[in-house]
Amino acid sequence: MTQGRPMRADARRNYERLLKVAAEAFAEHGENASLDDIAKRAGVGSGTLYRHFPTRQALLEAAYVDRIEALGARADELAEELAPGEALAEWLYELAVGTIQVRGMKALLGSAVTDGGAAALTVCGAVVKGAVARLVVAAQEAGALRGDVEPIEVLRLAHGVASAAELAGAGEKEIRRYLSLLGEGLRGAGG
Amino acid sequence: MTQGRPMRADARRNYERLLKVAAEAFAEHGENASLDDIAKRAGVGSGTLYRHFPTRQALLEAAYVDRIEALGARADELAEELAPGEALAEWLYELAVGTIQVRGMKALLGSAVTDGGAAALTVCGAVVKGAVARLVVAAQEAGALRGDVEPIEVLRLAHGVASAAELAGAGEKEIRRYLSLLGEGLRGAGG
DNA sequence: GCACCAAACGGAGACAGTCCCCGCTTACTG
DNA sequence: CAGTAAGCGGGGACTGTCTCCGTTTGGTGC
Repeated sequence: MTQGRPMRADARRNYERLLKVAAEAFAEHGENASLDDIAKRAGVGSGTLYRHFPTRQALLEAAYVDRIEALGARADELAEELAPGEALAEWLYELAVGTIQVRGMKALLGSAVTDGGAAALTVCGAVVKGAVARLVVAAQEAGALRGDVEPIEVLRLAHGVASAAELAGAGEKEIRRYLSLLGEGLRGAGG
Repeated sequence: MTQGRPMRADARRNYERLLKVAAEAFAEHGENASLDDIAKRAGVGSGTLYRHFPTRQALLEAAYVDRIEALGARADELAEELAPGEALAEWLYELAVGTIQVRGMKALLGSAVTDGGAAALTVCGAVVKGAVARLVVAAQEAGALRGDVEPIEVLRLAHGVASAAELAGAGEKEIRRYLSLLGEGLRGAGG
């Protein structure tokens, strides 16, 4: 379902270069890095960029697919190493770190957890949703997570909390703190 | 400290018009509404717009100041009517509703709760921070809120959660639900 | 090797947005 | 009613997006 004919050699070369340059550019300038500039830096015309990646979102996704898939794999790793509740917490932490520190991933993950729409069908969306679903269900079965929340809700809240941590200065300390506040809740005594 | 000489009549007229048109435009097209278009719709040149409001942020702030101040007043109202915990919860709810439903206010409030920087000095930032501080302290004294959180943290988390609710579709139901999840925490049993 | 052709390229150019600059207009003052 | 500085406005430089189409090139059959 993917290839009719394999890509022409020059096309593949340009595709790879664009991906590499794009990852750098997004990391450096955030999700709004100039696309024409990316094309220029990759030594191709802007037409070539837009042919391979019709939208900014498409490029963003392609540039970070492997990172997202690593995150998906990491979920299984953590599920084996830690107790269900811990595994979920740690994974959400690593997700949040990526969201904030890898500039450009925020927009990508944000659109991946949106309600309906085309974005829901992307690879990144599927991988992340799958990973969180596994961890959430396990945590709920272990009684470490309230049973009346959907995986996607956990994902959205974590994304929101990551944004909050970002506003706070985005150190790893802030991320941990804000996630733990979400876990324990603001209500009640505590300090 | 505000006026050396009062504004010239035509300047004031243009200022008012711009504010009115800007509020409409931001509501209609979100925070990225075209500034030149706002100028055009207000019947002034773009130079005039930029002289009165040097940055998009400045215009955004000016356009929504009264709404923000209403929110500040609402905090005191709620503090009188309800128990401290309830008052805080309800205020955060109304804040979140504004954040999401009034397009353009999200960016404004977001920058208002950022760490340091110039944005911290704005009127909107001061009003909102003041309001939440009063409610948070009262709630903590009443034992309805854990004592080890700063007002600004509550504000940031609420903003993050509002973003999460927005991703979910932004109905009032979602906002209430996500805020209550934040209040009670995700840990433990529950459904 | 070579000729063919679809696939792929690339960059000019149309369009939209931001923001500054500076010659012109106009509200206030005496 | 004249003088003047505050204020106006829109032209234009610049940056970014995205498309269109003439040109080039890699792969294939001979």
